[in-house]
Amino acid sequence: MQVSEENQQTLTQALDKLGLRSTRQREVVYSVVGTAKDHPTADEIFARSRQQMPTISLATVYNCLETLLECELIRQVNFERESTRYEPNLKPHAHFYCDKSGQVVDVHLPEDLYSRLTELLPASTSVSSVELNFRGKLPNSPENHQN
Amino acid sequence: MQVSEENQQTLTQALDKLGLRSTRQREVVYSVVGTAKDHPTADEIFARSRQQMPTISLATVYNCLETLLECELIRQVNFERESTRYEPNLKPHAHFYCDKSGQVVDVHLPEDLYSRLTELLPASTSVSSVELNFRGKLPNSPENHQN
DNA sequence: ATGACTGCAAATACTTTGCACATGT
DNA sequence: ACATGTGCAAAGTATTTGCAGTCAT
Repeated sequence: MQVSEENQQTLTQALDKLGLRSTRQREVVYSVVGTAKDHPTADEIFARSRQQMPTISLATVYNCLETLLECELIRQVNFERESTRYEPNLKPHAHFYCDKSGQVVDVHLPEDLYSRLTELLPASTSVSSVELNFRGKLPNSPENHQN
Repeated sequence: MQVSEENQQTLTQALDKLGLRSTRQREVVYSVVGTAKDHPTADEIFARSRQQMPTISLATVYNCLETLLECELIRQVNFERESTRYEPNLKPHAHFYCDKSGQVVDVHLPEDLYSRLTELLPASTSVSSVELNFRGKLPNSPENHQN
């Protein structure tokens, strides 16, 4: 996997905005998370990053993920106390965790439903994030599928 | 705080169903969580339990909480990677975490909205849990209020 | 007596941090 | 040269576990 010209630029611009440098490590981590559709954990991102850069360390992966979060290029997803997962999809949406296969999938959340959710709170409440997570079993999901 | 006659019986019955014993420790932990309205963490439950039973250990509190979860007398609430919180409210509802005061409050979730949420998933999906968490600032919330 | 429960201390899992070295401008 | 970033190893936090001793029936 290689960083596309386009993503490369997105990264550089976002880092620039915060006065941060584009480094090879950040490029690698961003290329991994930016193209991942399976909500990988830090460990999984570490493993995939090492394929592109065998010398990268787990601590650096965590550092880079932190930086990418600050740049708002990626997001975290948490399911109970399991390892934090990372994804490039920034639009408000829900998640489904399949107990059978262990996979996490995005669930589309229509805008009107999203706003109905925030209306559950007193009007004067400022909401900074909404997290909607489902858990259960997907039909026909393989046992322990990996993307 | 003392275990009410009524809750005592609820506990004994629920434990009985799983062939488990009612112990003083379980009674204490259940009396703490069962009457708490502030979604305490294991540490907070430990502190409150020690007021009734100074010799109780944190490990036992965790053991008891695990048992109470199995009996379906209490539930867990997780906010990102923060300490797990426990609550006696078993009805489907949402949670709001106030960044200013640190308090967690229940948010009523109307039944029709709850079912609209589960309809986001393919009909054949079996859903075992729905978690809806808000984060933000409550109006007029004190700094670091404790219930 | 037997099986279940407690509570200590150690282990675990995930994540963060301090710091010496490396790197880019 | 200077500020920033990397990566190792160590620390930290929340939770779980092994096990010897204790308790209830």
